[in-house]
Amino acid sequence: MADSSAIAPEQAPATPDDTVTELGRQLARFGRAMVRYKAQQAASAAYGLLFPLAERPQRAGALAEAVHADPSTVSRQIAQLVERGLVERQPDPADGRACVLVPTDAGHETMAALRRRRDEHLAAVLEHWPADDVHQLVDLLSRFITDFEAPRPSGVRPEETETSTPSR
Amino acid sequence: MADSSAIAPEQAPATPDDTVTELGRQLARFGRAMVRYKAQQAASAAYGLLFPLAERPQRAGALAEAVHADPSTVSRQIAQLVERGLVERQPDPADGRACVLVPTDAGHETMAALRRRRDEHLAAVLEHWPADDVHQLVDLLSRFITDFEAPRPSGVRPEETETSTPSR
DNA sequence: CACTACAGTTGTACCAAGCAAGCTTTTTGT
DNA sequence: ACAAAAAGCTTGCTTGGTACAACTGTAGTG
Repeated sequence: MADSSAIAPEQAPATPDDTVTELGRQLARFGRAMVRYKAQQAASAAYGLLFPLAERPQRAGALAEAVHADPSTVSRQIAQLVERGLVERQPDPADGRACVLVPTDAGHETMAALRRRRDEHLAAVLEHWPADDVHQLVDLLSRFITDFEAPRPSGVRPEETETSTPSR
Repeated sequence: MADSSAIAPEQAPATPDDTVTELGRQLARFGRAMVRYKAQQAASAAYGLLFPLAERPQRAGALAEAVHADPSTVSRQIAQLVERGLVERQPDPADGRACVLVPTDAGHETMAALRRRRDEHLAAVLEHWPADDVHQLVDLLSRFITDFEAPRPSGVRPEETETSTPSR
C-alpha cells in the first residue's frame, strides 16, 4: 500500500505508520474505557438522546441519523424516555406520520444533572491538566471523530446524498 | 448535590467549564462511533485480546486486568480464540491452576491482518492530517485515558491503598 | 380511488459484559 | 502432615444494547 511518500521523516522515532498503529491501540483502549464507564453509570443509553433533543427538538428519523443509529434502536430508546416522562411526542402538524420529540421540563433537568455529573468527573480527571492541553484534546478529538465518521471504509460514496433514487 | 459553587474556589468566566462540557460531548460521540465501528466489523471482540497477548503472553487473570474487564468475560473470549486455534493454553509449570495464553502462528497472522486493516482505515481517515497533529492526538489521548482510568471519582476506598492494585 | 413511498413501531435474534456460584489447585496454619 | 483458607479459572444465568426484517398507518401521485 502507499508507504509514507509525502511525509518527511522528521524527529519521529519511528515511521509515521507506527504513529497510526499507536493511535489504533489507544483507540481500542479508549473504546474499552468508554464501554466500561457507560456500563458503570446507571443511566440507560436512552438518556444520551436527551442531549441532541435539548439542542434541537426533532423527529425520530433525524435523531437516528444524528446519532448514527438504527431507527428501531432510537424508537425504543425514545419509548423509554416518553415512558419516564422525559420526552414528549408532539404530533407534527405538517406530517401525520411523524412526531416531533421535545424534552419535557423533567427531561431538561435530568439532562442537566447528567451533564453536571459528567462534567464533575471530567473536571476531576483533568484536574492537573493545563487548560491549553484540554482545549487541544477537544479540538483534535472532535476533528478526528468527524473524519472518522465521514468516510466509509469500504465502498466510499463521494456524493450520493441525493434524496430521489426512486426512478422506478 | 453540591453545585459547582463548592467545587471551584475560583471560577473562570466562561472558558474551562465549557471546554470540559464540550469534551464530554465529544466523548459521548466517540463512544457511539466506536460501538458502531466495532459492530460493523465482523471480528468478534475476542480478537482484541490478541494484541496484548502478542505483546506479552500472560495468564487469563492478568489479561483481564490489563483490559479492565471481568475475568469471566475474558475467559469466554479466550475460549473463542482457543476454539478457533488462535491461542494456545500452555499449562503453567509453576502453577497448576493457571494457563499461560500464547498466540499461535495463526493467531499472530490474524492479529497482523486486523492491525493492517485498522491501520489502513486510520490512514485513510488521517490522510490529510499533518503528522504533528496525529502525534499530538495520540499523546493527548493516551494521557487522557490513563488519567481517566486511574481515579475512582465515586467510591474511593481509602483502605485498599496498601498494594498498588488498581483492580476493578 | 388505487398504489407506491415514507415514518415509525414491533418481533426476533445476536453479541457483549457482569455477577454469582462452582471446581480445582495452591498456600497457609496448627 | 492435614485441614482450612485463598487463588485462578470456568460456567450458569441475567441484563442491556443493537440491528435486520416485517408490519401498521399516513402522504403523495396518477
